[in-house]
Amino acid sequence: MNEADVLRALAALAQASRLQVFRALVVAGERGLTPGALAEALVLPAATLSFHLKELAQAGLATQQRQGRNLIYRAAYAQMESLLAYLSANCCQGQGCAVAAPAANAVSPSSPTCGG
Amino acid sequence: MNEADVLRALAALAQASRLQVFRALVVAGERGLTPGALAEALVLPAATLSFHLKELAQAGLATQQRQGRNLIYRAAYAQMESLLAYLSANCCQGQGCAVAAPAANAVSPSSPTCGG
DNA sequence: TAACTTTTTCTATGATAATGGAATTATGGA
DNA sequence: TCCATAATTCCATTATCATAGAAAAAGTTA
Repeated sequence: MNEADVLRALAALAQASRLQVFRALVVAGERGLTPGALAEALVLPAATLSFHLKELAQAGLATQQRQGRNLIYRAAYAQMESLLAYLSANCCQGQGCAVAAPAANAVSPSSPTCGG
Repeated sequence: MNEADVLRALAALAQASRLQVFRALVVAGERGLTPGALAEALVLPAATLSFHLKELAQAGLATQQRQGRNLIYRAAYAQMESLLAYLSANCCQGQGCAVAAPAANAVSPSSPTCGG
């Protein structure tokens, strides 16, 4: 995960409705949720919700799968984990960060891992 | 850290210049950096940098301290750790998240910690 | 007080994001 | 094919954010 991906993911989560949508998807887990269910649960107009789901999907934080007439959206846990790994490795050094950086595999070579 | 705080912090980091500024502050560690040093390092006009530093400070991710003619900005590690803890606890459940949630102390009672 | 440095605030301008009604696309069933 | 359902895309509108020059504020030194 490079810096551009990180920015996209952060921007996707930095919006009230989208953070709620993402959390709902996380809670739903494997089975996922349809836009209809999300719209009802979060009381959002279909067009607005669709806009936010697209943002999450483009940021790699949600996946889409058609199932008959419905679409199933699911949280992309791997992407979220990558985001947390990046932030832990690059934005939480110098002081002992409570959240361990798990083998910063996707970190660019020039990234400032610690330095303090 | 409540949801509003999380949104503020995410929004603060979801911008290229600000993420760079924050990372530079993390690297600088305890000694911190002056706006002048940051402006030179990141090649940003003073007014633009000042705007971004204010955003970071308002999000609780940076602190400001005057030292004579200069201001010293430092990364607020605790706030960053809180953010990571919140995201780990609330947005990474269901699947075993690689980044452990360290005793979700600041998580609201109604938050959907897992749910599967 | 005056000159100088550092940084912020003011302000205007342009750019990007969010909202939601209406139209459109995709699917399933009669 | 025709109708109903599910969801997206289109589009206009509004709101928020980013940029950076110029002016102001805060501090130092003489």
